Amino acid sequence: MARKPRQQRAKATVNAIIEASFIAMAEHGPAATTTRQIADIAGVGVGSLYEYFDNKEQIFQVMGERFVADTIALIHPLIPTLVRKPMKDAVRELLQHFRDFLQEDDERYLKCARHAMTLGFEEHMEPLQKALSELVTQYLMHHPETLKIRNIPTMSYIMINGGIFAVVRHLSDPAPPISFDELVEGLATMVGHYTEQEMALAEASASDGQQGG
Amino acid sequence: MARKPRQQRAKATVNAIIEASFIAMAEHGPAATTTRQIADIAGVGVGSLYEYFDNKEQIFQVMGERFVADTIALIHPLIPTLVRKPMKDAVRELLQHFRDFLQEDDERYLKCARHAMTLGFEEHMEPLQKALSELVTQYLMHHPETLKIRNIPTMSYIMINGGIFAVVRHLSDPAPPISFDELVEGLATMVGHYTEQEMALAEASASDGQQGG
DNA sequence: TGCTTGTTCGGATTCAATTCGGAAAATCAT
DNA sequence: ATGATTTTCCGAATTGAATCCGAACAAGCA
Repeated sequence: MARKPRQQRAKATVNAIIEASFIAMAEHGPAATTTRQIADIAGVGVGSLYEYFDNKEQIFQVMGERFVADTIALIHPLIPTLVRKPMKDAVRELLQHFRDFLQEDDERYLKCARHAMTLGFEEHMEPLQKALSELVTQYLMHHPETLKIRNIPTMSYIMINGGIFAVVRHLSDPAPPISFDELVEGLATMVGHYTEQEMALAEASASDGQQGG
Repeated sequence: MARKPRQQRAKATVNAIIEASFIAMAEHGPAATTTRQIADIAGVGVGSLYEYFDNKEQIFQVMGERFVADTIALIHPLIPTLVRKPMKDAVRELLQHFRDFLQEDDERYLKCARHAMTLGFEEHMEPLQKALSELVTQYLMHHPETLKIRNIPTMSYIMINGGIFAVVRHLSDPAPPISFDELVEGLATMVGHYTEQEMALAEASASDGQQGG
């Protein structure tokens, strides 16, 4: 940001600009959104945009950051509940909360997420990834038996990234070949099967180890 | 395209423009790539760009199409070999070919893929998805026992999308928490475990069915 | 109230995308 | 080969969006 808003009035302006950007983005898409449009919707002069943002790009950046921050704010309070549930249920519940979240405020975030990739959303994803990693860590701690699973970092990486993108891609797809519920169920099953299989293998190799050693 | 190139000379121009676009893109990124740069690198006048492309956006589109087409050209001939291998080996081999492909031509496509999302490449992904679906279908036909797996469409969707994005994201990540080989191994294990678990369940429910019916 | 600092604004400026009309090259018809 | 015709190429001119800037307006404060 070029300058920090000191007065209340200025903070309201900044907020109006971001809100307006979400609206313009949802309506016209990222390429066709102009500074004029944003200023008009926000009810401010074009010049005001540049008081608090270096350029249009940065407005999009801040939108992305806000989206990720709100997503994290959604996930964080769910952690204590989720870690006590069976894994499949936890995955299901997390994703259903996420969908509800996207549909708040007249689907504001859903429309945003449709363009997320064009906006360079991935660049802000690190904090989200961290939040989900924490969820995984805490989950594992509450289910000591799952600690036998091998390659936990790799699998977290795949599930988190693969999961996020499968969901975002599905949301972006105007004619998805499967329903959202099927996707959720599929992801839950996938995670579930993986862990079960790993536990079974751990079991087997444990008894191998006893016999062999 | 605004006009079709008839003469050989014109085809060379179109090609030079696309090549130049890849180079400029790799160097400056999508936002900072200008028509002037592309024209200069291609060794043509700016006006020439608009003889064969409606606008800059369309140049990027064609780049995306070419990238996807080349990826499919990579995959297609591998299918007959892959379908005869164990699933884990097939996944591993496919991904390793893909990495090699990205690193051809001075990592031209790798640099391109880094910006793939910003460029809106997902919009061209349907043919790639189709090619991978075909690979899955053929694989299943060569391994009749795998047909017992439930929700094949859903699982294909998740694995294809999740897999592609996990790989592209990993390649885009300047400091990935896991190595590419670990990622490949993880994806292969994931697919392997899922199928094994499903086969085991199919087995179990088959004997249930015999006992129960 | 008068002074200082923060805020808003929209016309002026800058810069990249796109257009256009004519020149050069290739192709064709005779 | 020569001139007509089509295709290709170009870069100065145009257009329009992004950005800058300095004057006008509001808030905070003594």
